Amino acid sequence: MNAPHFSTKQRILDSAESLFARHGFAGASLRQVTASANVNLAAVNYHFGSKENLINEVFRRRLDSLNEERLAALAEVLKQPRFGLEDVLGAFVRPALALSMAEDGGAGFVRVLARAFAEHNERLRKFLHDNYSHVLKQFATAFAQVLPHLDKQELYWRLDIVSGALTYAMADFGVIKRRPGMSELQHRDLAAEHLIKFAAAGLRT
Amino acid sequence: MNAPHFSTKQRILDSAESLFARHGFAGASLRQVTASANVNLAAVNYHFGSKENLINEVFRRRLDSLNEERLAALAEVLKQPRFGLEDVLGAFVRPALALSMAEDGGAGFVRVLARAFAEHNERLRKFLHDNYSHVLKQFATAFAQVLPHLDKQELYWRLDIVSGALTYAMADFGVIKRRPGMSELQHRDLAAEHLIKFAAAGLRT
DNA sequence: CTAGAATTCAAACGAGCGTTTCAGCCTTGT
DNA sequence: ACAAGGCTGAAACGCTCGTTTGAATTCTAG
Repeated sequence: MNAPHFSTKQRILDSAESLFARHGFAGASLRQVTASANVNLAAVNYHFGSKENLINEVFRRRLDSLNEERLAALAEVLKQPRFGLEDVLGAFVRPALALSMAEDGGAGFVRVLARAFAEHNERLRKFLHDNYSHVLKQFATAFAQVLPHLDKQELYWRLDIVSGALTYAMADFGVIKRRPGMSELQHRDLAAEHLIKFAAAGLRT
Repeated sequence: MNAPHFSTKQRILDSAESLFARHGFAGASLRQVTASANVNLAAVNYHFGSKENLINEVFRRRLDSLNEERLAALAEVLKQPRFGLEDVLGAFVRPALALSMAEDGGAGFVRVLARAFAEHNERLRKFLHDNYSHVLKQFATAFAQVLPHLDKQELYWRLDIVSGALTYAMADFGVIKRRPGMSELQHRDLAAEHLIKFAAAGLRT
């Protein structure tokens, strides 16, 4: 199913990502994953140690770069003398939207991400917090600047809800085919505009 | 765990709903469900036939009344000589929000619902379509009236995304405790206002 | 070329899964 | 009081799960 010249680890990660997106973490078995990757069953435990570790690596592989891009975009926004809610939201949404429309398995990963949000999995939330809390923190600070009327408590749960709803929406966007006669970039920008408006309405009062 | 004077069927449904919300459909086993319900393992297959049927019944029990309320609310809206997007959205959101903040397991069920949306489970989507497509259809008609500039295709996938994002947001709302000094009703109305604004931004262009 | 490490492989492990069975228990109606 | 049918109980079915094992193979350095 996968080209044989990619490494075993990479093929396992690709297959796992795709199967987790379709069947969930509990629903996709290591036997399905290794069969789809054309790899021996034991390879997962050899290369990753356990299924739980494999799940974490599926996240790490994409989130490392995604969060770098988000922080870079946020840094650009913060450089401007005047910026608003929509700018901060853009720094959060656009990199993820690009991923969800990428040629490779990016769309599958965003669906995995949406699942993880919906699951409220404790173990997974800890992993995300341990590895990427600095990103959330920087965005929370920026949001607090552009939403000064919200107290910290209120801001935090609104961000939680909005980021979940956004992730869900982006997971769906990946599936939707763009209208004919519209370039990939136009379609993405239009989607970003909608999502940002969508999220802004949820954050402002 | 459950009061013994409730019927076996009801206790199974309650426990299943709660465990499906926490661990997913594949993640929660019938042994966990029956143990939490203080019921024999075989009772599930006796009363429901299979795990799949049990899942369907968990949905049916809540969705029958929820969708009735939604349709009743929509009928009220349609009676008015002039109504807008926010009115239609209100008919969709308010009954679900009431459920997610109900005393009984309603909050758990909305989390189950959010999971089901995120999973894109084919079997489940078929069940929902078979049993409740008339509700979606009536709402789609009403939405088409207040959003005449969107063609049918565009409207349908936007409704899909918005309803998913709304369900996700409502699942989270159920967990959030209201600010002190605010009545249950006030809190719910405020949440409904936010969600409706949120969704309206995603539907309008 | 060859020793040693890294990787792959087939096979098996115990545990947990959904489901089935059937004996026994209640609860009805007569 | 008693038969019948609805329901519960303990046990077992075959199957799939994640993981482990140890031998076979491939890769890599000296």
